[in-house]
Amino acid sequence: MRRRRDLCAPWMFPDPVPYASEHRGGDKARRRAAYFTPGARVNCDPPSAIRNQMHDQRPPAIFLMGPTASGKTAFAVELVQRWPVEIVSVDSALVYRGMDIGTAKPDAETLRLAPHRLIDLCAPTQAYSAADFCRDALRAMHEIRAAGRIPLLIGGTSMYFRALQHGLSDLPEADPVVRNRLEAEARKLGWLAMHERLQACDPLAAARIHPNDPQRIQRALEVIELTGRPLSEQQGRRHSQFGFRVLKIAACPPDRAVLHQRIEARFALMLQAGLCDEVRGLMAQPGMHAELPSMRAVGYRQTWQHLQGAFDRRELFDRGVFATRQLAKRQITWLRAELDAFWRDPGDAATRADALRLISAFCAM
RNA sequence: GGCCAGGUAGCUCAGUUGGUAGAGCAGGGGAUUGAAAAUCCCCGUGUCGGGGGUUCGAUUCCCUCCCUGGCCA
Repeated sequence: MRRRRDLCAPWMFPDPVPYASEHRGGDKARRRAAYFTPGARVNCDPPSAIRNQMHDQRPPAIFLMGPTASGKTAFAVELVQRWPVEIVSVDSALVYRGMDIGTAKPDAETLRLAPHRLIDLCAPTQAYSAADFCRDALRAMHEIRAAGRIPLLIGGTSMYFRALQHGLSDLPEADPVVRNRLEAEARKLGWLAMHERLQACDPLAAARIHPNDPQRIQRALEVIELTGRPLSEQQGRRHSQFGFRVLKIAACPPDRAVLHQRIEARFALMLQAGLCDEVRGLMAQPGMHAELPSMRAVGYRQTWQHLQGAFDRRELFDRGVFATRQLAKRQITWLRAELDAFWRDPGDAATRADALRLISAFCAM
């Protein structure tokens, strides 16, 4: 099949990152090799991927997905100023009040220019979940839609994006009583024994969950206990109420070293801006402890350990940077699985401009 | 200048009673269904500081040179 790239010159630009749609159908290794390969052939004009949605009657929504420090926020501010879009944060750490410096939460001025929904939702002593997010995000999206605007979902928590778009299975929510009991049992018997127990009542789940993965073993046993049925049997069907057509932009610099550099510079700034003071303040709040989901967040966990004397400030810097890099790597792994995403680098003028063209074509339909 | 201790993976170090070496961290890849910034899985060839000697064979023993740290002058 002959490309139509000649017919759509405005869409052509020297992009080292191929469009996601063109490595559809290829084997995974080839697809992977295609990413970030300078000079990779572009065999598909990007707007066709958008034009294919022509008959999709659902209202539009934009996903701006990307690893930490990829330049999403600055880009989003630009988008808000150009189009009738409204931002919904997709970030499991920004939901916590009082966690500002270490989460790189947009500052007051940025929020004034570009208000974000779904930040500062709960106290750091509370837990927030993917299911909570789905509920809140869907409501926010419909409100935005009702106001005649287009929801712009921006963040790095890919599980939230996926849960939102594809839904979650109908499973019970976390039960602290059951979890505490399983935790206590595991302390006595060891997680290996817990995995064996799972093997006995749900072999399929046990096969998928590694014996060293306490979090998932615990969840599986919890669900089985709460429902009386195997987890594997209930996980098959996801139900989604997501009624939007989506443009996915994967915001990421093509060169990992660039991201690493930004991560390092930004963590240094966080320390300078008083990350330690922020964490000290959080530690002093009633009900806070190191095992809370909020305090396991990148940067906070390490700072907590540092403040307890586990290591000096120099090592805090190293560990913080390492943890952030590792987070970015995992975020990129999620992103690569989004085969219908358009990879663009907000830090690069040409690809940024092209992302704007994609969005404008998508919104115009 | 003399004495001592070191120089082994990007970093910190282990080790080989002589048969060319392995941990942690870092890094890379992957998984991911109510904790997800979480929780896991997989991936380790490097002139064993340079040169020479002994030896069938040296990263290991010997000599020498270079470098680093400490002590003495």
